[in-house]
Amino acid sequence: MSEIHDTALHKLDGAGHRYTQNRRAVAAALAGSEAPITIAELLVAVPTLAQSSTYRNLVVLEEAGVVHKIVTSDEHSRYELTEAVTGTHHHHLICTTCGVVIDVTLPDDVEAALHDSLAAASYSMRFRGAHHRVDLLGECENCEPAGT
Amino acid sequence: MSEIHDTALHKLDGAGHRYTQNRRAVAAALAGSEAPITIAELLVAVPTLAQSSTYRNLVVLEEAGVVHKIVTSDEHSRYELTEAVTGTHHHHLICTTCGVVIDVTLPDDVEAALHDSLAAASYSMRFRGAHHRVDLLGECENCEPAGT
DNA sequence: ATTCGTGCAAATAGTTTGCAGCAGA
DNA sequence: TCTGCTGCAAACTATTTGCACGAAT
Repeated sequence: MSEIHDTALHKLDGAGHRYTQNRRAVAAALAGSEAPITIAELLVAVPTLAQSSTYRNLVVLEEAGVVHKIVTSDEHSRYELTEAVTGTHHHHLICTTCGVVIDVTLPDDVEAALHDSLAAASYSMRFRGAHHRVDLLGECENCEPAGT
Repeated sequence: MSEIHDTALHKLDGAGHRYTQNRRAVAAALAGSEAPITIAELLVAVPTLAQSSTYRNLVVLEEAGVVHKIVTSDEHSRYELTEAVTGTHHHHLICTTCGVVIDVTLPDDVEAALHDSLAAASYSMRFRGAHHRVDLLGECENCEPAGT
């Protein structure tokens, strides 16, 4: 956990920003959640946060590479710590009914094949700095009818 | 093109909706665009469309499985015809700067490996009816500095 | 001390909705 | 003809912003 704060501090500092109490609280809340959460959830989890400051801080944290914004279908955006901060690479299962997001990890060989193919595709389209995003969309356990 | 209208009509009819002039115009505009477009672009492409009706029609068309809504980062959502209508399977290159979306196709073996792995992952997480979404995020040709 | 961050409240922007009239099967 | 679709304008809601105060270095 302290590693997370160290990394966050370093990244924010490099971007010319301060690592304030609010920003620490946001990072801690994201680290403590096993899935990406919405701003509304964040405000509930850390009631001392002001809404506007949280929006602003998430922008700063995202630009500094500390948090990652996930836009699923509509509703609210969700946030999680970046891979650079957590040291993990994963993808998401997204429930198309309730919007919940669950982290998943793919086998290494699939990741590798995917990475290579996407790199080739992005190169041919002259995209630069491309990274991939893989999501699974479906209906989660809680949203499907009980008797099914 | 008439196949698209036939399929759309069939799907809408099956969902208990009419295939009106406006809905035809939307489908035609999406079919005529080589990349997913925003509602704002759609309204420019078909100036006779009213904004509110277009929003409503896109909801109907999406529920009927005719169009697919793409939520990229923030800004506007984008729309395209579904694979069931166009008969193609593809993914997207998304420019993180200007938001433009470009269609890409992956090699069959990569698709297959990806599909299998994601199916296994979704099964283990008790997700149902899951399908995958693979995006490449980067900066497109037009957005990168000219001299680079 | 000085600059950046904070919080309140007001503003903005994309999307949704109520309602009366028109079009489609 | 009868129900669903349309378009206008008003309503909503997530997010952004102005400004004066408080906190961090």
